[in-house]
Amino acid sequence: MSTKAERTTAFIIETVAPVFNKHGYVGTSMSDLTDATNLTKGALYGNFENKEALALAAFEFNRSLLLTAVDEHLSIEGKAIAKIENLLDFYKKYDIFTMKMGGCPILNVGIDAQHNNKLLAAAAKETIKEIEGKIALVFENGINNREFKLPVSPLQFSKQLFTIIQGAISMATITKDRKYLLNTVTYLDVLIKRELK
Amino acid sequence: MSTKAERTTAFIIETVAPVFNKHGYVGTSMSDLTDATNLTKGALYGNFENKEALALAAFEFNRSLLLTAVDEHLSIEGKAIAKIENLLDFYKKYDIFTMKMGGCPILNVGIDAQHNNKLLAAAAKETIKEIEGKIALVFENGINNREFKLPVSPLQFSKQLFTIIQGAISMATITKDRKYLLNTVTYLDVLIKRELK
DNA sequence: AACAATATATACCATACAGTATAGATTATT
DNA sequence: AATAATCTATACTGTATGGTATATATTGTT
Repeated sequence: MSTKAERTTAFIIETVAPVFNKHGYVGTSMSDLTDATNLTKGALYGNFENKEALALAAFEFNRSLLLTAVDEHLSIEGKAIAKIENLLDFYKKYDIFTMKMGGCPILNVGIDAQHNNKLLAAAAKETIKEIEGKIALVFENGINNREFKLPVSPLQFSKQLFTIIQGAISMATITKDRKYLLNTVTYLDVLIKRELK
Repeated sequence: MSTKAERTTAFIIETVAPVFNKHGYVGTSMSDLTDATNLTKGALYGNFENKEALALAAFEFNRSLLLTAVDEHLSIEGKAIAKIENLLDFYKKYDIFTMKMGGCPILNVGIDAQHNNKLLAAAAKETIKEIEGKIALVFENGINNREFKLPVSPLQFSKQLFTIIQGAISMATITKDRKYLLNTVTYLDVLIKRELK
């Protein structure tokens, strides 16, 4: 069983994660975090070395939620195409999924940390690679099982796919209009079925 | 001829624009700006009411550079398809174009200002609308001139197109890998020719 | 060239910032 | 239940923040 201290550490991370994700690394102050957690600086600095460590733990938390969801949607029983379609369904409602964490962590942290925090920027980049890899693996299995052929390598196809998804997320985020997600990911459905032969 | 004061105001804006674009609204301090301009706070506050006014002028400057470039690439002589292809060529090298302004202003400001500055967030959103409108107009002319037909409305097609472009920009920015721009926009070339009938 | 108008530099303000030292409270272990 | 270990609250640093008042320098106009 987890100790009290471990539980407060976990509580801090999950409480602080959406705050950092919304307002960014520099945009989040330690007093924002004491407000959100109803804890004092003593508590926060007792559990984390500094603001950066907190921000990293916060991103790690959101990243893990996201990767778990991606894994879940890709690991349903069935053919590769069904798995991909299931993932696309997830991304059609991605705004709802990311609401509790304050938006897409890859996009928010990836852009926000660009010139403000190297570790966070690297973490966002790494997360993209992980997701691309997961998707590529599904395509690879589809090819090996003679389900379809691809016009390019599985990883390249995965990158193109995820780029379009990330475009939909970006546009939906900036314009606050979820139609971008719905329309573009729906178009991806059509596009993929056309490309897979 | 422009007065000295007008020229300093212009100098401040163009000097300050990339700083704001890189580090964001909260991430940029007034002393960052005095450092960049080699001017004092007196000079900055003499020409602008406050930090927000400076940030808005800075975004307006970058936005104008971008919209002008888009206009230029869409207004070459020839058919609608040629204009669109010309725009895609521009976006293939978009990272080079946006280097002097410190990255894509729509993406950077749109994400950074999300929860930190309503005016900036609204300005980014508006800029997307403007570009979508410009592209849609070209498609509309193409249809009216019997060049092609579209599977959806010109504005909807324009939105889908720009969403994919913005995805390429996002990915290239976050991963610092320009291949995303090149590959995805090249794919768009193929895609468009296939959709236009 | 002299003067009024404007623009910039300097010095300063109150406040907010990340971080720390330490005292007090809460756990966990015996 | 007593005690050692750990965690949290309080009070405090020094520094950086956005913004301002005012003196000084630079313009533009006659």
